[in-house]
Amino acid sequence: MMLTTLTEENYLKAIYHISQSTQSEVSTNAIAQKIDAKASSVTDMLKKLADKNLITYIKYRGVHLTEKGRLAAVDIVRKHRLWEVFLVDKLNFAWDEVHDVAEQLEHIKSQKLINELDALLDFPTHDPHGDPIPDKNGQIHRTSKILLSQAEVGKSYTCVGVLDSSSDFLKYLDKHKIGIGTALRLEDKEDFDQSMHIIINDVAIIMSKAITNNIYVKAHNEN
Amino acid sequence: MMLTTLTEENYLKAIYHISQSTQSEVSTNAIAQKIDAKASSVTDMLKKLADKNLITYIKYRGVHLTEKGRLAAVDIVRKHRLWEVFLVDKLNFAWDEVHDVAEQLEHIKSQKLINELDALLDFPTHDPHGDPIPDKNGQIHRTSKILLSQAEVGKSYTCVGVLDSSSDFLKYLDKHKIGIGTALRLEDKEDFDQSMHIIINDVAIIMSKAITNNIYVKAHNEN
DNA sequence: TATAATTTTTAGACTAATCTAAAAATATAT
DNA sequence: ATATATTTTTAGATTAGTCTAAAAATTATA
Repeated sequence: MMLTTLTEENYLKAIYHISQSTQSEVSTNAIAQKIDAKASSVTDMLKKLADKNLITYIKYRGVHLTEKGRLAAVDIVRKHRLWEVFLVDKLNFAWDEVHDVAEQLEHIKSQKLINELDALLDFPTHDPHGDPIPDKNGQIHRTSKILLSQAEVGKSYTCVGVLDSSSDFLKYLDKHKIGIGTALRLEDKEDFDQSMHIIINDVAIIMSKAITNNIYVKAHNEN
Repeated sequence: MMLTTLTEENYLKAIYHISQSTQSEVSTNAIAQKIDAKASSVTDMLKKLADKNLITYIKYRGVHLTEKGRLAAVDIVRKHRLWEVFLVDKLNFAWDEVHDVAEQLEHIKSQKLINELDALLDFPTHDPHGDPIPDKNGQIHRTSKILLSQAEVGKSYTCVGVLDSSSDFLKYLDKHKIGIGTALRLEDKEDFDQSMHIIINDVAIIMSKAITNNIYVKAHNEN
């Protein structure tokens, strides 16, 4: 059992998140951008993580997480998302306020703390933005979801997550009373700019492509 | 507004706790012992804290907290004790398990987090060991309490706190079903070794001076 | 495929926090 | 009051994490 520093944990998490979107090897520059550090600092840290067998690293070729590294990263993600649920459900935080605090809380080291928190929150499966919470074994239960921009006219959907979780975007959603679990129906779509006519809570609104590209939905079962 | 590092916060807290028991100036060695560091490291940090106007420091003469430093220290204590209440009340921690985790949680920076936590816990005034929780303004409401060893034969008391909060001692108390709020009556005291005959929940037990010196009690009102 | 542009790594330096060993100041004891 | 013991500070070194500037490797371009 080798303990990781707070900084190492942040690098692992960054590598994990980048590898989720890119599939292939993670580049030094991509990490530098995510961590907000210089590429040279990243190189130094990559050597350290490789020494600890948390990543495989070949010079100039990028890195990827080992199973050990993946488990460590997913554990941080699990803690981050559980704390986000706690902040929203128990401490009245809005979903655009939770990130920075969860970023601190995710590094608290106590297995009992996380187990008990999980129970207090009634074993949530998703965080306030709809992202799945990894289980104790690092398994992630992914639900089939599509971007609203890919939805079909005439069908009904439920909002299950957001792609962009910037404060501005979340405030837009709040303003229009859209949240995780909100039901909606796609009435029409403009060919010209792909804006969508959508019914939410019996109210019709028009969403630009910029919006629909950032909302994940799940189709209602046909029957 | 100048932000303090985690290490600086730990020094401030140590100085605060030591000054609580000694009244006078706090020595370099006393801090070194509390922090578990060498005296030379402490000297370095004292200069830094003095530069930030958190302590007054005269070479070879020890230090004491400025008002600014005291407020910073008390704020950490407040957070530590609120988190302890959270762990015991909401996450089923035993009172001898909370210290290390609270030691980590006390450094989380978010005013809203602490305000909301305070509310979630219903504005507690004391932590699980009976120590008072400073209020938002750094005020501490101290209750009049004495050590059980100083109690008078024939009188009744309520347990309001512990001096030693080591795991071994807290486990002793748990075993004998003694906690904050437990009522007891001092039946007799041996002159030879100052051991006490005490009635707790209608059960008679004998406590050595080593025990009674570590339990704080409050006398029941005479009437 | 040779050259240019970009990415990545190395080399050397900085800061925060720590240490050891030695020097200086203070406190204690004869 | 002087010598001894203790405490505290200084000086210099170490580690983790970061930086800038320069060198090396890779990728893109003509």
